[in-house]
Amino acid sequence: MPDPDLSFLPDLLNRTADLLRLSGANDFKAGAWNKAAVIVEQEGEGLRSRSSEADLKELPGIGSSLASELHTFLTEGILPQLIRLEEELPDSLIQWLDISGLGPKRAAKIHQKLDIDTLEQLQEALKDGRVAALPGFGETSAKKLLNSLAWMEGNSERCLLSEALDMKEWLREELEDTPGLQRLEFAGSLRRSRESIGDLDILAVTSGSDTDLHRRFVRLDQVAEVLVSGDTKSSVRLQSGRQVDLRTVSENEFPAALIYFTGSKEHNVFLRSRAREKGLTLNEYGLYPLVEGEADRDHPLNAEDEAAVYAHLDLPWTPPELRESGYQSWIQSDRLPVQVNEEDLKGILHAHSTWSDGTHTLEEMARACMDLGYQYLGITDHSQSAVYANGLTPDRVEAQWKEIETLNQRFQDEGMDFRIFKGIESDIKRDGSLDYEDDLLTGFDFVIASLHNHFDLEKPEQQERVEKALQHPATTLMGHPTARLVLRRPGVKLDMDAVIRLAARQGVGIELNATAERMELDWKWGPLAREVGLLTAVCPDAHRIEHIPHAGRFGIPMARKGGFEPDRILNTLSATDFLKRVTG
DNA sequence: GCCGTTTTCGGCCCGACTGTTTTCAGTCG
Repeated sequence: MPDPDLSFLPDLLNRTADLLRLSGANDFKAGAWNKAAVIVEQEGEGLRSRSSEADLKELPGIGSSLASELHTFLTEGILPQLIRLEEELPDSLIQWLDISGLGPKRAAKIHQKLDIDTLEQLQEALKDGRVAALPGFGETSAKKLLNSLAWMEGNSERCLLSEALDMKEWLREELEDTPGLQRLEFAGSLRRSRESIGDLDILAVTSGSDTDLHRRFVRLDQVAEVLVSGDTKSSVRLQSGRQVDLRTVSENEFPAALIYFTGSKEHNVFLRSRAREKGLTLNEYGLYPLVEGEADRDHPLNAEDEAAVYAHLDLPWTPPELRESGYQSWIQSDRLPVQVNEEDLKGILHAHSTWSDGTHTLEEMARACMDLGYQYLGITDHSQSAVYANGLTPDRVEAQWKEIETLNQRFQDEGMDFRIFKGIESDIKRDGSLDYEDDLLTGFDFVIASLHNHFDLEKPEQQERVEKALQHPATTLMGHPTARLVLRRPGVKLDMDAVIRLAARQGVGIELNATAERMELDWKWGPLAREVGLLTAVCPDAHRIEHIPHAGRFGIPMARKGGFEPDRILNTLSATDFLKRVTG
């Protein structure tokens, strides 16, 4: 195997770390493997150029053992350590680590003492008292674990960003009039605008005792179970299955706490090590000088907001969306992207009308865009192959163009500075061709090429298909590139690295599809996209007027997360400039 | 497993909460 697929390597390294923990290894040893996963992810395809163990060892965090493992992976496609562990430990045991409240130490203990390794056996042993009888366990522990198991079976572990945002609004309404409440912020992956959210994290400051807020929180209507109930920290599971954590801190602790609870974990590790380099130590309560290796708690550094904390570390304030692994080089080199805002969007691209599978007429869609202050609507109904979606035959394309011209004339007569552009969401056919003859395709102002079928093609065939579509002269944008559905369906097999490079060379954009289930191009490709200058457009993929605001609500955070500056986003252009850009 | 103008051994980011314990280990974020 000369060229093993690097996209699986981080997962394999993390899996090795899990298995190491289960086998009782020192947690720092396992942690080194997790760190290696992050490093490998950042290196991307560049890892291949490190052809010797010595080259690999140059990476900070990679020592001789990991260099040897990685070298074996690059040449033979295997991680010897992982193979050893897999022989030693049963596969099913790893699932135990997903059980909330059961970590690697106690999982290993149960496994060894009771000689069981499946979820079913564990459930059995929890019910019949064998686990409770183990030293270090008890009735309460067994009951809690049983609850966690039951919850796991009944609920998805994560939800879409859209659901989390709804929950956030509800929780804010329920809590914001608590007497004495001064500040209430949502942190965690929600603040970082991840496409899926596990737990919700709330951080609050109150003027007096924190007790009232915590009491009120654990007694909310929708609370199904109280997991933790203390004076500064409480944690509940809602009926929806979602876990919500509430922490209270004092006013001057708030900035460091907000950073801490916003994460990501990797970003926090990065900040802490940065603090160490400066002779400081950072925790969730503040930034302190290190005196003889100990935090000097009596003399916290003054920091009135997050920016001040970053400034003490000689770093620019980092937008929450960028606090993920993979962005450290931007943060350190002071190359943080200009943050795009909702107001930067001048037009709406990628929307459907009753001409295909949309709910509202073309005029209704256009007027809704107008009401929201946009200058143009690039309508993109489905193409003819999408029969299920009432795709447009060539005749109907021409008929739609006539309606567009009529409407544009009407808007002009009404004195409205607004126009509709003739677009199409063309299926990419199995052989990579677009869905109309070239003559017709050239009549559109712009074309979005999207995958809507043949999701299970093998990688080489899918790759060829997509590359052919990208190279068609009519293609302006590629739509939802992998056709993934968040939490439901993995994307098609594609070498995205190559797709992004090709698109950038061709001057073709890849859209940021702001449907909460799609949310791609995935933000993880942000660094590469920026390096090669990939263009994009923030698109609502609207099928009714209520979807149009998704461009701002989900699309803008996604664009920020991918580090797309306004000048790489096509629909920040004015109507005139957009038309010039896509037709010229 | 990694790393080192304090260190080649002994740290590694750190604190709240819980349950099972009589002083602390495990889990979580």
